[in-house]
Amino acid sequence: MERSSGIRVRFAPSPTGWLHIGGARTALFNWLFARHNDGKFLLRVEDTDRERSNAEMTQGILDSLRWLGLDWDEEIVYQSKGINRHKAIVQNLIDNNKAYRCFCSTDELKEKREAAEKSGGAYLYDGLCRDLSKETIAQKIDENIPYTIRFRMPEGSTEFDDTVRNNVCVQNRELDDFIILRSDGTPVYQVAVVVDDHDMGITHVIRGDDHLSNAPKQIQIYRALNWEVPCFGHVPMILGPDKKRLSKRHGATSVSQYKTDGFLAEALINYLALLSWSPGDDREILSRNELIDAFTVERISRNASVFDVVKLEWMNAKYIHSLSNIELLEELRPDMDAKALSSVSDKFMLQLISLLKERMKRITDFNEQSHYFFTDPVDFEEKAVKKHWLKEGVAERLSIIIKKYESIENWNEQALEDVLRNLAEELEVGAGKLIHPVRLAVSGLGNTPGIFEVLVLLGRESVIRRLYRGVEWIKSKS
RNA sequence: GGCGCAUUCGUCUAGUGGUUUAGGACGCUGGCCUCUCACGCCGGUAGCACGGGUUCGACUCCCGUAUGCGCUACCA
Repeated sequence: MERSSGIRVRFAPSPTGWLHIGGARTALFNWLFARHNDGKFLLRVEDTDRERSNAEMTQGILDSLRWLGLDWDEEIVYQSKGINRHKAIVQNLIDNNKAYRCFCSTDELKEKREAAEKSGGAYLYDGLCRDLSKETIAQKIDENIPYTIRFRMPEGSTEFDDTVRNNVCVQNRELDDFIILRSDGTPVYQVAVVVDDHDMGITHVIRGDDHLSNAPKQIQIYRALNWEVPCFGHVPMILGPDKKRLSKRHGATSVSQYKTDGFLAEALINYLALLSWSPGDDREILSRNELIDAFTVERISRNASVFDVVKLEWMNAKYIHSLSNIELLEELRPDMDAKALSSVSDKFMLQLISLLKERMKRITDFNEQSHYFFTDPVDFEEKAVKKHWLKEGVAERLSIIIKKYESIENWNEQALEDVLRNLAEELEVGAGKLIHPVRLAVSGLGNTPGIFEVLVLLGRESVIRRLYRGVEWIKSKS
């Protein structure tokens, strides 16, 4: 059943923070691409920045990926474990004259850069150490002068066909003889990615736009090594409402935050898929399988997109509404335990869910909208009090309905509604004149699900008790 | 500053030279439903950044301008 197309992609987060929305979308595109083509979706943790990386972050990223259902193939590759291999490749580059030692000090370079900037020009390495003689090199090494290794950038230009955008072409001059090995002997990102992608057999590099200008440099490394260059596809950034690259400044940006904020993984996936990509028809709600089915890199757009929480919320609501009551109960459970509501029966919860489901946009809405089902209201919404309680004859009408409800035989929706409407007719008032005060009394709120459904679920005892309290409250104010 | 990338309703997008009075969705909004809210349904609102070309014809092709974003580290 499982077959492979030879297509291999990867997601390569660096564990310097939590998985953020942008990273998740990149991961998703890679995942969809792999699954659509029967390829492999690999994971590589780029943990070579030891100062900023830590295992906890790695774990968090993995958890988020799992939560989103972006399952990966094969073993996770940890970039830090490949350092020796990366060093060996750098050595290889030196041996083949594709790279050279540079003895310029950080300070010297800094000065030159600042000078260049001051005179308005762009700074590029001046090539001072590009062609040192063997003797001088040996001598400097002898003198223990620290050095870095620079890539010997060939002349000409580098052109490549990005799968997402048009052809990209840059002058190699702009690429500079960039450093590939630091003076402390550690390889730099550019070589690590190339070596790892090559070793992992990556065929397509799908990553964020911010790497676009890295691509030509990396292509040059591939060529210097005589390695096959993978296909590149650079996906546009996700922006905040101010059109700036999405960051913490814009509020929640981590996937885990969206989880705790009550979003469903399926909804997030669906929404993220529609940022800079579309199936080409008018579908907006697409299941995971429909996404896999429809996904092609060619349909990724070149435009950055603004992350719109409001639309995500709308989509999340759609997904919540499409859940069965039992499924929704499972989603609610973690929160319930936290609120020590686990003693409530599932049967009751299921009934409550069917009342509240249509009104939920986020999982977290449930707690906010259901509290009066667990405890009598103590506060009453001011606006509703003004509108429905502090009016002529309300207490009297409530008292009558209490009597009626106390003597009702079958405590069900139909009976409760009939009694109330009949009473309204008798009193020659609109049914609302009874319904709203009752609602306020039992819930403390101006808005709730259908009142008769609420009354049934609440039960006779609780309803009568709350109605009496309501009447007392009103009388105490007049 | 240099280099690169981009530019369709407020937002996400469809559109690949004539089928378009530019379609859908979110939002906003009018109405229906109705015990309130929500859901649902019906309707409305609003857009091809600008200027030149190319062409019988341009949202679609080319060139400028503007704007935005990204990169420009011994970070990844």
